[in-house]
Amino acid sequence: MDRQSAHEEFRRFLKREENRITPERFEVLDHAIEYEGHFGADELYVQMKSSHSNISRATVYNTLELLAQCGILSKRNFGENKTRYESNVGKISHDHLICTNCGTIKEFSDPKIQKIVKKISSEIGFDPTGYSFNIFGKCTNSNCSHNINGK
Amino acid sequence: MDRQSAHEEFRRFLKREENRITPERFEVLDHAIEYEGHFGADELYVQMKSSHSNISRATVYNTLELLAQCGILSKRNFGENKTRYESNVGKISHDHLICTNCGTIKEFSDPKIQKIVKKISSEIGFDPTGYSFNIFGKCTNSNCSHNINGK
DNA sequence: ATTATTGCAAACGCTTTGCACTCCC
DNA sequence: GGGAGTGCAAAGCGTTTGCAATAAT
Repeated sequence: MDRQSAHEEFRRFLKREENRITPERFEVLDHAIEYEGHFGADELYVQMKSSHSNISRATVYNTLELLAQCGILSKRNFGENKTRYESNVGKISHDHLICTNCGTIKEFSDPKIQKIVKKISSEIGFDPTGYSFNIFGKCTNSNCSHNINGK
Repeated sequence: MDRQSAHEEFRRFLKREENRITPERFEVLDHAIEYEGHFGADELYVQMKSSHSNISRATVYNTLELLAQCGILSKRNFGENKTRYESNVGKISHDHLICTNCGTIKEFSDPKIQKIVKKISSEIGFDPTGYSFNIFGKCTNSNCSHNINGK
């Protein structure tokens, strides 16, 4: 999926959910899918501001939520009490390993996880819309020697 | 594991890590393992204050962190940008299903998850210290009709 | 005695809210 | 034209921090 089809998909989503089609929303979409790696809402806001956008915080926060509902972004939480987003455009679904020493985040995917989600949900009587799976630990490579905060 | 052995374990942990043994820390431990279900640090602080404790916020936050490191509590995050804790005393390890409609949290466990954690970690070169696995969705029972916020 | 730990209050970072203005439908 | 969406600033909430006082080692 490229930028073009992401626009089309978002437009369809907005129509279907009876949200209005505004230029600001597509501006956020463009910056979000161009962002390398994971980002927080405020980071994206600051980045957009620094590239001379007139966007407001409220609009960025609101639109990222819509983009996650629409499936164009994934909403993540790596245990830092802040929401992170990640573009799904051109990527396969995956989960994360987080190094609690140096903050490095690595991706992995395992088809068994989806199977577990389905099996458990049907056993319990639950209609799953998503899941999050993070592994925390320390990376064993030699570059990882210091704490996230440099302490 | 009961209250008694939790105390002993925490004491050993504090000694080993060269932290001091203080009455405040055991006061937090007692309230934490008596709490039914998941709780936020501030909730526990308020509850302790209302039962006439002299504890401070800083001590509660600090001690919960130690208890989680020690393994007596689990640290959770259900995507609300706040840390939740849960006592492990007398419980087996488990993960959670979260209903995004009514906020109900259900527990499950599946031994395959631990296997995946180990397999992926060794493949990538990572020493895992923990993981989090949450499934989000809607519960299909009839009691679940309203949004978390009552909207 | 030394120094980690405590209680307090204020600051912090991310997110949400209230408001008047705007512009999509 | 009506009302959802916007920009702005301020408030909200959970959490962390700085500091002087206290108490564990």
